[in-house]
Amino acid sequence: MLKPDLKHCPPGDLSGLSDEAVHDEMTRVKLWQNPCWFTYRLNYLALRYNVPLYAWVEERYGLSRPEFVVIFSLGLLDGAYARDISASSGFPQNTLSRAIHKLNRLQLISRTPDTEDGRRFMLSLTPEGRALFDEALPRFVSFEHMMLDALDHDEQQQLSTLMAKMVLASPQWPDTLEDQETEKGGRDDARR
Amino acid sequence: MLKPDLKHCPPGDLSGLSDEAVHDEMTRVKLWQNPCWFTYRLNYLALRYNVPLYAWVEERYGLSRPEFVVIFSLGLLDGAYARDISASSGFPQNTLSRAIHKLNRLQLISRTPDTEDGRRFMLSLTPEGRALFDEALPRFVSFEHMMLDALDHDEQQQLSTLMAKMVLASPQWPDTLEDQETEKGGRDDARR
DNA sequence: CAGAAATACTTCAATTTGGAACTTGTTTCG
DNA sequence: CGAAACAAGTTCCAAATTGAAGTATTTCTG
Repeated sequence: MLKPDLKHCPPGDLSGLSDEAVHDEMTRVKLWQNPCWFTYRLNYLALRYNVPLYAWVEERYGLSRPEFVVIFSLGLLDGAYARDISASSGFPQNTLSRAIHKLNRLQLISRTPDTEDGRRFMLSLTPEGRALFDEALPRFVSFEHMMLDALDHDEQQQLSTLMAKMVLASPQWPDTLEDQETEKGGRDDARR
Repeated sequence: MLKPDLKHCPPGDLSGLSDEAVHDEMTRVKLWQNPCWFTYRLNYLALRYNVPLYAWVEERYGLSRPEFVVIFSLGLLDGAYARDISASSGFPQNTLSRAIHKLNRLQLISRTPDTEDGRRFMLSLTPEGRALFDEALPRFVSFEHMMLDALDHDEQQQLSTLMAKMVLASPQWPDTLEDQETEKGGRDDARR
């Protein structure tokens, strides 16, 4: 009763691996006999990644997840605003506000009033912040690579493409469910 | 500078869609120029799903996410224990403990001492809880289908297979990073 | 079979979180 | 141009969250 469900998990491709020894029964049901197979696996894999890495960040640097998200965001695109980090990460602005002030106090980022728009503050990594990012990034990358090692090169490429397609379709998806029936193809801005 | 990065997002498959009007620059960088492309897209898609659905649950039923997770878990596998829900969802047991007591008070679940093991309580949906699950489930399923509509049938099948492969490999992944270098292929139990 | 270790769950307490309201600055538009 | 709408960011506070310690029960082990 616990072999992967044919409907959601084509048996030919799974080389007969059985899951029994490994996951408890409820996890197996959620993975293999769940009408929401996709989003459960999505959340499962995300958790499997986030938990160990952010636990490590916390213990290594004493930074919370939103704090590290600020570092990570500026590491990828320096000179951005709190707003951008909020929109791209899903954390609310007040949570990030606190994080930003702490990082500023710790001299990991700088925060200078924007000349164009007096409401905004431009955020940048300091050399110390950059060093932290440079040290942490390889951990994130290598954990992800370890996860992707379950797939061969072509499969990784396929996965990238499939996920990219979904992301590119995502602006079509509604941000709330209230109007899921009434509105169709709601085109709009800020997520969350 | 903002076309999907060739390395992570094979251009041939994206039918020339440009992202410019849709996502802000930081989101685009995180999606298309991120060495952690996989896990960012993972978290992005998970958020895109979780936020609207759990907001709807909250507003429709007045239930928090952990509370609804209990309902959902028992809907898929009735007669389980708090422990199982914790392990399969990633929520800590004390958070679920509170959720369970509230649902019990609301008569959405029953909670009876287990005859086999005096420490455990067997949890079941009441008819009211089952009705709630039956009403909510289609929303979750149809939102997921809407997301998957970005892919044709074969692609959905591929995606399912690829994610299943990763999930089946996941027991090999460490639960913490401390020992990532020292320990190799750590075989162990409870995640988180 | 008794003491030690482990497990299921709960309670407590301290921190974190995020909605709502507020401040300050910018844009829109009559 | 001036008032209203909007946007960035912050502060406040009630509520949620979770680590840690506590209780009761079961399993392991010598």
